[in-house]
Amino acid sequence: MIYNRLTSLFYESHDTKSMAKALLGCELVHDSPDGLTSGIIIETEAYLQDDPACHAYNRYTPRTQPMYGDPGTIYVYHIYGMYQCLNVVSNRAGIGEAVLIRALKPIRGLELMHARRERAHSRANVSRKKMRTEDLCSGPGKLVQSMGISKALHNNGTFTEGDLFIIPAQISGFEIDVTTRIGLRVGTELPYRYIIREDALKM
DNA sequence: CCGGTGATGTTC
DNA sequence: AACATCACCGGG
Repeated sequence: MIYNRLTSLFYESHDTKSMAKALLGCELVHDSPDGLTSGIIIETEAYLQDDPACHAYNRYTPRTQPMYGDPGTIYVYHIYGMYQCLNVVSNRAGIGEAVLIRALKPIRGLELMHARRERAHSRANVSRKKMRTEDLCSGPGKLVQSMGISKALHNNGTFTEGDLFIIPAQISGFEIDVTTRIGLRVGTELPYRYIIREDALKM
């Protein structure tokens, strides 16, 4: 299998909002020692330097440092004690902006995704329930678990090299819904959330 | 709806 | 050395 991963040209040639849109339909791939998993990116959010909801808003700290790196840098952060979220760093080095990957349509390695999610559940002492394939990556914390992504492994790495990368759009011709972002207390009025309209996914 | 959970940043 | 704050998830 040959992968034509997106190169630094892609990450350099979009501003943050256009990158959030351009990533829709692309396929996120993790070629891990346990096996390969992938999914089509169906929901993203943009976080800009002048945006109060952005981790890098008026801050340059150890956590946010990767956001100031080159476009295509991987930013993974811890949230709510038990989850992690995956971001694609955007804009040029020195500007702290990124795109949050919020949901995928699972494509490859479905069994491995199920296994990883079950392992996460038993660790969290959550009762075993039948897990539907379409729910494996239906949130930013869940997709990180299913894909085997972690802060320890990936934070401050890059999508342009290594085992975690993105390949160009696998679907096209879809409509994009734009809404305000989810789960925020500030910046709630900004229309920086992008979702592939659902009918495009029934293939 | 609502609580678990712990890293991170901010303030003292 | 506290304290407050979360770009979430699952159960009810």
